[in-house]
Parts: sequence; C-alpha cells; structure tokens
Amino acid sequence: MLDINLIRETPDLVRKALRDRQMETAPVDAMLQLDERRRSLLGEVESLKAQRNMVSKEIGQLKDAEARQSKIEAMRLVGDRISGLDAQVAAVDRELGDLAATIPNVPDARTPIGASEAENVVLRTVGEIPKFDFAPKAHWELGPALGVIDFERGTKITGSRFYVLSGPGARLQRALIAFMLDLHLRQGYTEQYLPFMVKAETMFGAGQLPKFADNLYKDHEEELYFVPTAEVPLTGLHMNEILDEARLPLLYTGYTPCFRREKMSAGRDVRGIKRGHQFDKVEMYMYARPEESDALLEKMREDAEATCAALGLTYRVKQLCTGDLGFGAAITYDIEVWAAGCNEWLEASSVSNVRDFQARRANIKYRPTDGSKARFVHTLNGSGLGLPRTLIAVLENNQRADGSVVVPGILQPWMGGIDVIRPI
RNA sequence: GGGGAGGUGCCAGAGUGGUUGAAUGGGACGGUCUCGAAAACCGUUGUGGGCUCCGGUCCACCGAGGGUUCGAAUCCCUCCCUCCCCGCCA
Repeated sequence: MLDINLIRETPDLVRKALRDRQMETAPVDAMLQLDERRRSLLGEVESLKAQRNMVSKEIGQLKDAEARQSKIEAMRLVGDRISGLDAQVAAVDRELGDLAATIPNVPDARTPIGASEAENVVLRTVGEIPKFDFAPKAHWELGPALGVIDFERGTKITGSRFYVLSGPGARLQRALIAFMLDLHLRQGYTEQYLPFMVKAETMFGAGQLPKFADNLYKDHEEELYFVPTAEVPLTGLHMNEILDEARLPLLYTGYTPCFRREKMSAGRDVRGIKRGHQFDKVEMYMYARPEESDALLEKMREDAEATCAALGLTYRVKQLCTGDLGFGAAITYDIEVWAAGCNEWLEASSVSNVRDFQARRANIKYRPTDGSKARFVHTLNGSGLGLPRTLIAVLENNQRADGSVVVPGILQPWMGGIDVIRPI
C-alpha cells in the first residue's frame, strides 16, 4: 500500500514505478480523481455533522417544547443529507481502497530497470560448479532410486505436484530445517512457531490479497487461508501495533509449510519436487527503523548466503530488475543454488526490503524514543532457503558414481549417524 | 457442543441517551521543592482524517460491523475475542 500523499504529491514518481514494472498507469489517475472527490465530499458532510452536533447540544438544553420540536425537525433533514453523503464517501473510499491495493511498491533507485527476469543482474557466483566423472542424475531419478522421494504415492494420496519424502529423505529435510533454524538463532533471530492458517485481513496485510487470491488455498467454511509463506503470519505478528523504538530491530525466524495453488505456473517445473503445492520453508523476517533497513537487507542476504555456504552449495546472487520485482518489494536479491543433476540454477531464496509497504497495509508503527509521532516500520523478508530446492541441490551435488549420496557433515548432528544414503 | 460473565485510554477501573474524547487511581514524562533523592504539589500523557491566514479548527473512533434517535460508550441486531462451569477430545 502506498501513501495517498505520495500519489497526490508526486504522481509522476508512481507512474514511473508502474511503467518500470511493465504496468498500466491508469490507476494513478483514477485515484487522483477519486481523492479529489473524496475531499470535497468530506468537506460538505463534516460541516453538516458539525452543525448537527452543535444543534443537538442546544436541543438538550432547550426547555421550550415548540422550539425544541422545530430544531428536531430541522436536524432530521440534516441527518438525511448526512446519510446520503456518508454513503457516497463510503463508496469512494471503497473504490480508492480497491485501487490502492492493486498498486505495487515503488522500486528502490538501485533496482535496475528491466522488462523481465531476463534482465536480472548476476552480482556474483560463489563456489565452483561441481565436476563429475560420470553423468550426474537429476533428483527425480536419484530420489526414487534411493527410496527417499516417492512421487507415485504422493500423487495417489493427494494429486499432482504432491510427493512423499521417505526414510532418510524425510530425515534429511528435517535435519535441514533444524540446521537452518539453529543457524538463524546464532545470527540473532528469534524463533517463532506460527499458525499455518490465517484470516483474510492478515493476508491483506502481507500483500497477498486481493491480488494473489488465485494462488491461495482457502477453507471456505471458516474463511481461513493456508499460508503461502511464513512471511504472512510473521507480518501479522505485529499487525495493528505500535512498537517501542527501543525494541527495534526485531529479527524473527520461523519454519512453516507453504501452500500454493501454482495456478500461474501451471505446466511449469512439473518434474521433480522443484515446484509443489506444498513445501517447507524456513523464513527470516525483520521489523526495522526506516534508516536501518538498507543495512539490514545486506545482513539478511549474508545470513541466507551463509546457509548455502555452510551446506557447501555453489550459489549465485542476483539483483532483480523492476520487471521481475515482487509486488511489495522495493529491492530484492535472489539466491540461486546450483543443481548438478537438473543442470540449472534453482531459486532457493529471495531477500527483500519492502520498506513501509506492508507496514501500511498491516498498520504496524513504532513510537520513536523521543516520544514523537508514531511512524511506520520497515519490514524485510527472506527465505532462509526453501527446503525442496535445497534438498535437490544437496542430493544432486553430493551424488557418487555408485548412485549413493554423501550427507553434508554439518547435518550430522541431526542425521543419527547416517553419513551416506545408498540405493535400495 | 451446552450454560454463564465480560470486552472502555499505557494499565486498573467508573460511566442515569444530552459540553463524556471520556471520572478516579496507578504508571510514564516535564516542572516546583531538595545538596541530591524520596514524599508532596502542579502540569502533560491517543489514533486517523478534512480545512488552515500553520495560531488552530472541525469530523470520526469506547472489540468489529450494522441499526434506532435531533443526539449513542450508554438502547437493539450480527459477528469476533477473553474468562468461568459442564460435556467431549489429540
């Protein structure tokens, strides 16, 4: 959600932001018109209300029955006009709100301008692309051969894009989750166990509704949504709160499953576990003072990189261009891990500063230490790596000629002595 | 699931339909007093929005949303949440 003042005072800035994102600028003009209409209606209705308040007080004092009655009649008419105008204001507000909810965040000046993901910029690559003296297998072959990924039974139980992790595969994922959470604790984050279902208001606050309703699973009986990422409940955590500045920044980490209908990606990445309807993720999230959020974005990127590095994964850091930037983000780094079997880079993490965009939608402010007016916080989010893609990279990159996979040493504390997973 | 009680400001807690944006107490902040502190005393202590000659002024907000009324924290309806008792249950 953008500040209406930003649109009112610097509409060209917002128009440019929309153009850079390959979007229409018409909503800006519609909003400017509605905003003007709203203010003129408010002027009218509020002066009527002031009049009614004043006369109503007089009525309370009046002893003379006739004078009293005539004022009551007059105010009844005023009341009717107020109801009519109030309804108009409400209608304009709704339109304005609907439009505002569809306008994405203004990109940071450092976000390169580009039309699509093809114009994202690779900032650097860390590690060597592993060489094999045999043809490395993709995880959709490796997984079933090792008995750790069971595609058929996932589909049997639920449907396409669902799978079962079995035996050491399930344990490996659990080890990765525990490893990531423990690492984030050392990096200064506080662990949260969150609800996996949220109400519509929470989805709206995080920017998922109304725009991405198609991508969400919903329980229609209870009007609850399944979270598509822990970012949603982590944003909701402090919804409608005013935080003490002394508490900032707040650094959180949380593990949740994520549920996505993937309607927009129908037919893409259907092979393997790269893009399922349900996947696990460990998330990092921050509530920050505006002036420190830029620096904290770099910390979060480093923390995500540290996860890749500790697992011995080869990865690269990309800077997203305006055409590929997420709806709420002002600036985003993607971290992609190399998967030797699929022979491609997989997006495992996306680290963004959304500035006050979510804070406005979710109404999250902080009280400056000097006691001055409450200000919106900045929020940042980043995956401490999505589990399926991390799992893919770990399996594919650590495979050996005999079809076995070496488990990274750093995961040993959670693997109970399993250092190699062998074909069944 | 059944029955009962309740949601008011930072907290506690009043509030006959008519200067109640809200008594009182506590906390916090500022000040007086003091060598300093405590105590005492005085003052300040919400959010959003409109207009503004930037001094203000007006509107809205007492869990949320509707309704009744000239006028609603107060009356009515719906929903949400909390607490207590009974039942059921991982």
